[in-house]
Amino acid sequence: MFSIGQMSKQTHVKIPTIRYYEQMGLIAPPVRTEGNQRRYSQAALERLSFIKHARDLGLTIEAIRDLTDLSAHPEKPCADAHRIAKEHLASVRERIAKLQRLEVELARIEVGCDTGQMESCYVIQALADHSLCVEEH
Amino acid sequence: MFSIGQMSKQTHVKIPTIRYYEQMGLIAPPVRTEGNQRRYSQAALERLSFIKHARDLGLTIEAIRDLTDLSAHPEKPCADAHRIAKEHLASVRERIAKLQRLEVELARIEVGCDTGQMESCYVIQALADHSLCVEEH
DNA sequence: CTTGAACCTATAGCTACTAGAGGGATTATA
DNA sequence: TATAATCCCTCTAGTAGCTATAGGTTCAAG
Repeated sequence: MFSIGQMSKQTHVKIPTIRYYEQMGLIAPPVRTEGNQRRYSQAALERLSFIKHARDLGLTIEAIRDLTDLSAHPEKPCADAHRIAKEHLASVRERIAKLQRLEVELARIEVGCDTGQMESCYVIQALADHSLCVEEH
Repeated sequence: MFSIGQMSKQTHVKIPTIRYYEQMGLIAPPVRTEGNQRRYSQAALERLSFIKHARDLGLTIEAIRDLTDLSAHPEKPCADAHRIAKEHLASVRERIAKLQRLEVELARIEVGCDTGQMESCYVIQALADHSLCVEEH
């Protein structure tokens, strides 16, 4: 059995975050000692690792809940898990594309200014005037 | 003079958001009609456009506050504005790099699964087992 | 003058945590 | 066995940047 601190060290999930996940129903309430402290099983540790990993990959709590619900039914087809991963991949790609457009814009703004006075600063002008933008955002 | 609704339409900033910006001290409290409704000047409209544009580019409220404070002093050198833009560009590039690492991982996970049963679903396995990852995240 | 759209304030909710207060439990050492 | 150090408990509130709702007031067109 692991204390919450041991769980935290092994998974790199902070203690208040573990309690938060319990509150959110992502992990089951563990057994308690006589003194009311949480004690976790190996299975709980693995589940928390799963959650940590999925969060690192940017999945929402909601998506993770769906995935863990799915994995509780090994006999079901995994099309849903497939779909969740696919949707997430699409959203990641969208974010990348959006950020890359911003990068172009910011690089242009930043380079355009050669450290004169505020009065003529291109950074300020470019931010004030959307029409100076090369692309839409 | 513009009503808050007209401001909203022209800048595509939602009405509650405009009020929120006022609360946060990003825009000055405008004059009011006898009936207590907000009336904005042309200058206020331009300032809101600036804010909208900067937000679209992903700058934080804090950074925008810094920039607008700077632009209120046209005689100062614009090095600070330059620095804010530069820092933001660096953080955008970092986010892009991070998302691209995730993209690789997710694409691999998603392709690895060919819609069998949950029991052997690679999506679930990959999320459960960090050691299956190609790179760190 | 009436009516309907637009406006007002205040409060609560969203995501995914994080921090702090004030106190109790566990464990290692003397 | 006593004590100190560390760990853990609950509860509340705060973070960013809004968005939504409720319940009421004002404005502008016809």
